Amino acid sequence: MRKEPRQARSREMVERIVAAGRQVLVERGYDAFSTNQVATTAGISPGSLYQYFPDKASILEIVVDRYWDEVAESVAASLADHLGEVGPQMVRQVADALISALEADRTLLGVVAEQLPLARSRERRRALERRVRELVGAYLVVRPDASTRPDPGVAAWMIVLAIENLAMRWVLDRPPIDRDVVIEEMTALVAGYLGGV
Amino acid sequence: MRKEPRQARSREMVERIVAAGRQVLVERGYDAFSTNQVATTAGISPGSLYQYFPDKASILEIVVDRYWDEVAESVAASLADHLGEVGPQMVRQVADALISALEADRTLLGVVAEQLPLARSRERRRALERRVRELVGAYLVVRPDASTRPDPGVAAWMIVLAIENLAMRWVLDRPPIDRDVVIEEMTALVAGYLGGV
DNA sequence: TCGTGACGCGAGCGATTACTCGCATACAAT
DNA sequence: ATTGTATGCGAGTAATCGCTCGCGTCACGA
Repeated sequence: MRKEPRQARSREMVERIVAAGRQVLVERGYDAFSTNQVATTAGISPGSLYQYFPDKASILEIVVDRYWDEVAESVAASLADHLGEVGPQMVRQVADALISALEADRTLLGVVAEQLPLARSRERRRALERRVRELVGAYLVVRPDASTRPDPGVAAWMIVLAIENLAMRWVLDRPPIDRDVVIEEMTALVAGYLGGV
Repeated sequence: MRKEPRQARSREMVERIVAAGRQVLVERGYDAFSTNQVATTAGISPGSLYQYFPDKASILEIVVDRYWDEVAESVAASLADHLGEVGPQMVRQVADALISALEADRTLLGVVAEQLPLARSRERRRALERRVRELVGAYLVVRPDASTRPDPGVAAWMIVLAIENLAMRWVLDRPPIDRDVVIEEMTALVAGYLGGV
């Protein structure tokens, strides 16, 4: 941030810019994400962008951060809500919540996951992964009977990265697999892994 | 390809260009992947690039295609080599091969996986995924006793995408997990999933 | 040996684009 | 009302970069 918006209209403009940034990404992709395009979409002048944002990347960053935060919040909430339930049922609920969160703005997910060249986006995504991983790890530590795996931290790492990719790819690629089926398979994957054979 | 190189020196130049492209990606990242930089690195003139390549993207494409082909070839070979072995042992071998293939040029993997904005790269990666997925799916069809999952195609999709992400992230992020351990956990993940509980 | 086309060069063109700057306007405090 | 400041404008700048084009050089076939 270059300057703090003091008056109401300027605070509103900052919001308009972020909303326009998101809109450009969704409707025209990252290639069209130029400062002039964002400004035009926001209905303001290019120069005005730089009143409150130091550069183009910082606008993008806010859009991406907010998006991943939405997803992380949704998953963390679902995890917290179903901590009491027995293993498989909990996995089902959380997987469902993750897929729903990713489906909420599938186009933006595609752009964020496949078009952005920024390392910044990866950083934020890893932050959310770490957050979820720690929740899962803590759960496994508290309930050792839920897992036969030797290291809870490793188990959490495995589960989170496996499920994350499966959910993202199912939402993005739309393979011919029913939503219920993929959730059931994810549940079986985690249950089988933790339960051993 | 714009023109077919006929003389020996021109065929050599094409190779020099591709090698330089790869080198630039590895040593300076995608941001530095400009036509002039590639030409300079290859020790040739910018204009000469366009004798045989229609545009910058086509150079990048060849570098990326070759890289993924190396990885796919390695995994497919390992799969073929260990088709006879019993479940867990086969998973171990293939996971090891995949990780080795990704470790072979970790820097390039990072650039290809995290910096390239081109959809083309994703296409190629999906082609390799499909190839491996079909091999796994065929194996599961031939040996129904190896799996308790209802749909072999779905099971193959799950396994390939889960393992792929775990291997890539382990190589790229270098989490504090031993190589042997992560392979063992991958084996347990697949075995548990296919074996049911 | 000679002629012809393949080859290679590199300055520079054209287009894009992130970002600036001087000025006009709206607002708030006194 | 007046003044100082925050806000907003948009034409313009500077730099980058993909790509071209005209020209010189080299290799090969006859």
